[in-house]
Amino acid sequence: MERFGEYIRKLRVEKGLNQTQLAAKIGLDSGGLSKIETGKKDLKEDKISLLAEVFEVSIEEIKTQYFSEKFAKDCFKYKCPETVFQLAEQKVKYIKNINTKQAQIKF
Amino acid sequence: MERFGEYIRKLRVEKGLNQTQLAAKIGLDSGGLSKIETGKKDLKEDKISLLAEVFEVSIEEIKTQYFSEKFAKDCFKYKCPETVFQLAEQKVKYIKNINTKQAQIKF
DNA sequence: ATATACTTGGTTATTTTTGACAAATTTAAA
DNA sequence: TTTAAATTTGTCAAAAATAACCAAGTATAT
Repeated sequence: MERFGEYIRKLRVEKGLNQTQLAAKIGLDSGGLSKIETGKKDLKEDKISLLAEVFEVSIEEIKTQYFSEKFAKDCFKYKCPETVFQLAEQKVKYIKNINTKQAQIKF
Repeated sequence: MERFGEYIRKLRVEKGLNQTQLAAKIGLDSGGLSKIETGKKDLKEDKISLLAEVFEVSIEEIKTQYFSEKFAKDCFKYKCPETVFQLAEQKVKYIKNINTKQAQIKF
């Protein structure tokens, strides 16, 4: 199992970049990137697409890593039952469903 | 499938409270509670235990409803793959595991 | 019509995140 | 070791996101 920061660091090193170089590409300084790689700070969502470009991986892949980390941290922090993820998945389906129906009604 | 706001409203009505009454018990005004019930605003985490008391349900139950809603909303909003929840669940286990090991080392 | 409950919008306050900078630490090389 | 490069860490101000507050609006029921 790999944390988000480790994942980013792995890709960065694979690309032969140091923190200062990658940081510049995504609008951060090296200190900020360091904190992200070591899990001391969270990346802002709007950096996700930049990372996908730089690393040449899909946005979906980055999002999966990014949000799974976010959800897991919250779940751990607030000691919430792990069954929460089952329900969350159902809810997303429900929301999407509702949403497409409403979109249809508009015409 | 039930959204968090609907869940709260259902419990509130079951207890025979109006919004003003429940809002007072958890440190909100009626407008704020209305927004929560209709999904226009999110409840702050620190209200969870108060709700559990008032409604006489377990904190785990409320947390499950609360965080599944939160995660699902984020997932929908950012269009992230639903597989994110699988990974999130694994990560929580991993984090917990790491954490207990580190706790042990301290002595 | 009046009263009660609920919704909504706008404004301010508060809290949380973020980004920038600088100092300190680590790592590697000469 | 000394030097240089890379990374980590702490602090602080700016920015963004949240929440509280209040008033006006709508709906519902008596």
